[in-house]
Amino acid sequence: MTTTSASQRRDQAKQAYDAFIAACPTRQLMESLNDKWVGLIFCALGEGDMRHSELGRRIAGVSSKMLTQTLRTLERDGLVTRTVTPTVPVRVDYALSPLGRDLLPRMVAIKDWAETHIEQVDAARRAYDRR
Amino acid sequence: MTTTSASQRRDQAKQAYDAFIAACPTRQLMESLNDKWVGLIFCALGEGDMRHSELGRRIAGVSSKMLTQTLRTLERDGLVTRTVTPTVPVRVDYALSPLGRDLLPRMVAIKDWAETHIEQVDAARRAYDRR
DNA sequence: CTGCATCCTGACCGATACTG
DNA sequence: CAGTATCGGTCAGGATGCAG
Repeated sequence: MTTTSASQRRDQAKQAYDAFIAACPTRQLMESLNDKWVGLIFCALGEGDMRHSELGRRIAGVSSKMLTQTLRTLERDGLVTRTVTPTVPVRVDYALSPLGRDLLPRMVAIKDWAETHIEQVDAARRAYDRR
Repeated sequence: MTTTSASQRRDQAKQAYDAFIAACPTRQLMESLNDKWVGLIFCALGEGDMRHSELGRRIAGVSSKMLTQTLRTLERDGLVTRTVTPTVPVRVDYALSPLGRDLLPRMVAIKDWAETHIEQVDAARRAYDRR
């Protein structure tokens, strides 16, 4: 693998990547699901429907922008429903769709695992850093 | 909320975030687990131990750099083991640790869900875009 | 209250080259 | 083959202001 193969390898990788995508469209969806805020939003909405501002307070650290952006994506993917109540100050409620509720336990499983094993991971990190 | 509150709000958010972290150290770990390549690496290693280059070929699209970087993090977190065999061309094998194997099924659950429901999600996306 | 548009910084990540 | 270091472009995402 010398200099010339640089572009070649890129092309190959690109083709392979595309082919992989074609055979396994999961990739794109997995990346969506792995988004920075998706897990947290799922966990929050799993506890019950919430308004935009409630989610913002619940998650603490997310900007309004990212909240809206992420919720939009989830809505587009059919995982979250968005209900607008045209009162005086507009009220917007978010909830998990049936599809989202189907996925929820698997997201929670990750979160639960993290909560259960954080200490082991921390210990491993300390051991690693100590070397 | 004028100019001064800008930094104030940032500090508040930071404190709130840290407080949240303190009460729930899960956040940091969840973000690690949600990393772009972690899911794919887990799925790959779930099929068996692999060398650096094998992983690179298997995942197709990941750069050598990101592979190393992500594997380092996983090793530090105690989820992956790294075995070096000092032969002439050095041989390095990666494998899931017991901790990693414990987590594996939950990662696979996400992947499986994605594979199973990609069509519904695609349908939802088309419906959304058509509006 | 909710959401959109804009600006801007910093982190991520790919490409490249070099060590062992 | 495996890994590190560096440079540079891209883009996520925070801050701010405004609209409905």
